[in-house]
Amino acid sequence: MGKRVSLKDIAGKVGVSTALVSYVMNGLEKEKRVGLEIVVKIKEVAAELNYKPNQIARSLRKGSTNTIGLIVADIANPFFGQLARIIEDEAGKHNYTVIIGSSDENHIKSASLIDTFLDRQVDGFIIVPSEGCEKEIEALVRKEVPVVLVDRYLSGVPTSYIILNNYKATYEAVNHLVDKGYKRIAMIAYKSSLIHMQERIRGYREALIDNHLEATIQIKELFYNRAKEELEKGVSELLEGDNKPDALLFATNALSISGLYAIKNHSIQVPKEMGMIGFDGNEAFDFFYSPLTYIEQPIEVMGKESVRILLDKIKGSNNTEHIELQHLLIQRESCG
Amino acid sequence: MGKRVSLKDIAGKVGVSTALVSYVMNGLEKEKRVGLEIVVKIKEVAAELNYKPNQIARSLRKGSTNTIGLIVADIANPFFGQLARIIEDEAGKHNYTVIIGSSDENHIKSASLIDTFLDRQVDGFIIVPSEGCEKEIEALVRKEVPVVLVDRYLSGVPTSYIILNNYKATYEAVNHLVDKGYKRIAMIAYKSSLIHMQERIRGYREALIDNHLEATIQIKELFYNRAKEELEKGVSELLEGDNKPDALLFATNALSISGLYAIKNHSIQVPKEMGMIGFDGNEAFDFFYSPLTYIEQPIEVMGKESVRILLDKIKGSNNTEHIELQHLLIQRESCG
DNA sequence: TGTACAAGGTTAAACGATTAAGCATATATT
DNA sequence: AATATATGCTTAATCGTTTAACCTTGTACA
Repeated sequence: MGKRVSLKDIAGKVGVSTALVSYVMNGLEKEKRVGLEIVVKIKEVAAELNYKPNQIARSLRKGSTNTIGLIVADIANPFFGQLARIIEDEAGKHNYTVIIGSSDENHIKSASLIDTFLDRQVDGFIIVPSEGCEKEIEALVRKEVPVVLVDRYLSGVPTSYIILNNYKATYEAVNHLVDKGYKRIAMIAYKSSLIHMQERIRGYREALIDNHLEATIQIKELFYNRAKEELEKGVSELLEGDNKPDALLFATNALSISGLYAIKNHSIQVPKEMGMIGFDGNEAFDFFYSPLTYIEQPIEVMGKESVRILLDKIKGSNNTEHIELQHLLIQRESCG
Repeated sequence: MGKRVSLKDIAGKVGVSTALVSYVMNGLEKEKRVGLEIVVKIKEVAAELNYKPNQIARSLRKGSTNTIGLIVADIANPFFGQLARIIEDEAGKHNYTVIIGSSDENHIKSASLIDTFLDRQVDGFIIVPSEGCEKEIEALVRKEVPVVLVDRYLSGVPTSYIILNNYKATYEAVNHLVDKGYKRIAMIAYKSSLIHMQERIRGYREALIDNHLEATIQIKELFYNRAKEELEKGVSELLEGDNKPDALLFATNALSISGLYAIKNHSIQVPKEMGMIGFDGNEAFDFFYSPLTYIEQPIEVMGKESVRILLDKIKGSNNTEHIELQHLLIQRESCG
């Protein structure tokens, strides 16, 4: 890797100090009263040598890297892939670079990523927090590192966040199922104390209660790392149990997809025998023989706003913003 | 953002020079003959102050950042999302961080990302090259920046790369369709001079020729940025044309998915009326009413090997490796 | 004539870590 | 006793950029 052109090279060639070159390169020629001739000459030589500032050196000196750390559950998951893409584009517009890490919903991995990114002096974080990572996030807040949580937040940890109106989303989904005549609606969720999950579950519960169907509440809470297998088992249990449900509500995109596989394997008729509502859009939803009704998240807004809030913070804002976005229920054929 | 603990802080507290602290922190206490007592004391204080080395400073000094730049077509595309995830994990094992950018198959964006990443002094690149970015990649090679191309390569540009056996993959896919009795097989591809696309097309062509079906060759080459619309149109044209095909071969994952939508919209019977073979796996393939036969790429190997080759290069290897991975034809119901 | 101040530049410290070179002192070797 | 070697630590340069502080010369103004 050949040596790159530095300020010194230009300064040497023009015959001035590096300070002058730096001023010109940063557009401070007026403010710092650099002679017109010299300005021209410096620009010429810089172009000729194809000078590019070393951001590492600049970062060290300025104490900021123009980099933001993004931690998602899994970048291979299309939901987070899309989110990452939006964040990447939005950050790029403001001259920020994004480094991405996948936590696998594991707070140990999250902590390790946070450390790695801190060592690299990121200017701030956008984090999809894992269960149990309160301490790590609190530590960031204490150090006054700018942080925005997305998709979920941690109660008791004073950060900005941007989430879906999870409660309302599942509440209305259940209402929709009830309207369509379903009477024994079960929910498939993750076993998690994270608030987005708790709120989605609460929305489900309270909707059933408000419809006087509390007796039919049935929730399968699965472990993230073995969700696929547990889901197979859970669905089988539901179908063979005494309270066989006539509709399923899924709490996340990944669960919805796994659910589709399970339903397919059991050759169950949707929507006749079983109504279904999924979470987030997915091509699989469209090609399922009974296209899935689902809860749509405004992922673009979520990504863009998270960047905006973070950059505000990085620029010194002390506002703590709590944004709750509205979902959309995309109605199709999977529930009558 | 509060100030972090530096070597100087530890040195001050222990009462030694920063050099000693640096030695101890880097495990050079033996080699550099640091006194046992001091070693213990330094480690104590470092732990107490929770010292973390500033990677930016270290990078500046060492001339390497332990960062690799990954440029894919679109991180929101699950194929690239998965690839990125594998690369992230693999790089992490070797203590490297990944910064990711999406080029949208646009060489201007690619160039801009390369510049940004170079300014940040990445130690090397893993790139999914866009059409027309020969000059940029050549420039990297000339500067002796370690580069590995994945998914495609650029002929005439001497880099390491790792790709699929694209020719063989489509050749065998066509053979499979012919075996199944299809006689008018059309291909849906991107209009691109990139070799992976050319090879996929060549495999299709030559397989038809070898089966004495050259008269039936029909290829729709679509523009990347308007692929979805063009695909709708292209499929309609094919279906209404004089040489209505009885099978479709798709050249990429995204095209396959769009193709499924088109076929769905036209209510065509697969595999009776139309055989289909897609590229890469996708959940949508599974839920299409006639589960799609597809060409599978060993994406895990592709990701891991690309990291290995890159790290070898970063460590000074001068080998230029050209790896061609074997595909797998996953046979299901979409072609009889 | 002396004082201000503007114009146009340089110097050098700083960011934090690394590392070659040097300087004592103690011990071993002849 | 003189020299060599080992031990244990410090000094200071370096990476490339930024930026406060300073220096010099020329011009304006009283």
